[in-house]
Amino acid sequence: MKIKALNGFKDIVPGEVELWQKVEETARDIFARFNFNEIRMPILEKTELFARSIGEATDIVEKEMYTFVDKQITMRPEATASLLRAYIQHGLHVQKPIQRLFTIGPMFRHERPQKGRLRQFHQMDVEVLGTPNPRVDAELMAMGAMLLEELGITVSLEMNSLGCPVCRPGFREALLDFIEDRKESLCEDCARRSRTNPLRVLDCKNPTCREQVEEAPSIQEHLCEECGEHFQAVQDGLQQLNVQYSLNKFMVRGLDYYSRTTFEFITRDLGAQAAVGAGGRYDGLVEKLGGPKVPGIGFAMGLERIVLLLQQQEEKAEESDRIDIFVAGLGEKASEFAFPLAHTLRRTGLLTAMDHEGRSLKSQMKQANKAHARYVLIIGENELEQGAAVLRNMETQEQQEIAVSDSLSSDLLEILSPAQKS
RNA sequence: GUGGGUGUAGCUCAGUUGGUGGUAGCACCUGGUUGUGGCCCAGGAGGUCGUGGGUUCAAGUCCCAUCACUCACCCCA
Repeated sequence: MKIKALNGFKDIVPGEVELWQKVEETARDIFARFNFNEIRMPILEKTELFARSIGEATDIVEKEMYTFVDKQITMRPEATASLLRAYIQHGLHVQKPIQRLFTIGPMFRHERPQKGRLRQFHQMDVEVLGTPNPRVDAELMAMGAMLLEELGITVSLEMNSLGCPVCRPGFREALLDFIEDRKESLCEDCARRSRTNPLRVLDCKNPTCREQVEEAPSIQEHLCEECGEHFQAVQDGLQQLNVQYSLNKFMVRGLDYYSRTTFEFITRDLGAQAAVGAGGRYDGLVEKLGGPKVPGIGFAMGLERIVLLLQQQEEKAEESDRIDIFVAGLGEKASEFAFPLAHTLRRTGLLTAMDHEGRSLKSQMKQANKAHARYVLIIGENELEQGAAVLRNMETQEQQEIAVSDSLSSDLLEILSPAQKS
């Protein structure tokens, strides 16, 4: 019986992994430009960490987590909680009043897989801890937009404010009143949501619900003075940075910890999975997890979704399997000589390949061609006797005799020096 | 957790009213060139037809079950 990967788990094989590398490299570059530092956390955490941060009543915690029940340990379903745990544990707030951190890695949620949604998926996650400054909100969104733009992905940025513990209860009341009035015309899901998480009614996809909800009270009009000013300042910042965005009063988030600014980078090209990236502010969360009273904001982007978009755009990453030299030994004696020679070449930093199967020269040339080798070093019995080998430039088809002995000739190294790579 | 679609070679797929699994494409190997790549030509290898049952003289094909994949709902990155 064949063993296959688990449902919702995927291998990233050669040919596909290049695109991932490109995305990760671009992300690291952008994050560095914005003065972010990398942090890496373990994948397993105490279950309690996620229950307390994401929220006991959320779908993620209620039914989507991979948990070792007997040990009360869970594979992280998102990065923010782990990152904050590490931040608190290591007293990073003492080392620097404002921390700008990012991490890239796998997350786990036991959902039914579909397009753009897997059980093990990968996120890049960015967090700024220690400042409530609305400029940082704008800066983060600008960074996300810059990253996607640099990758050649077109998205729209939508944002909203969810208010704070001062003003949200008032809005909640107003919304519940509104829902109560239209109870009859809302869908079953919304009836349930109105009890568990009324804000979610706002982003129901059911067309009739949408119509009804058009007239719902807007959180943006229920913000307290401070939240209102903050919201305005974020928008001013976005305009200063020339970031295109639109306000979406219906956008709410599925995690409990968000406050004030929330935003999503949205695409129309991934079917049901519209969000390529999303995040927001969580000013009370660090304290809730037992840390200092510091505000924070962050966002996560889904690597799978970005890669899917790039694949759809056929923006294939450049072939990165070009090698410097293929060492072709003809016959057992020559191969025996070539074996350590290839090793020496690798020591000097050259991308070197050779065949161990004793195949014909023709076959080895084919292999070299497929590997996009710049040069082939042909070592036959004849050459061996004279301490020489033939070096063929695969592009120009020029060949020259080159002296090889136990130590490599300087000629060879000069020709092959990595600096010469075009 | 709920619905729909699809399962044939490593990949993309043909397969007629049930009658021996495909000169199919890509990829792979060998040869055409006794020691020289790409193009071309010839040959080769590669399959429990997702799995288990049933109908039948005979099942890739019809029936039932099951599993997997996939899309959508829910939810989310």
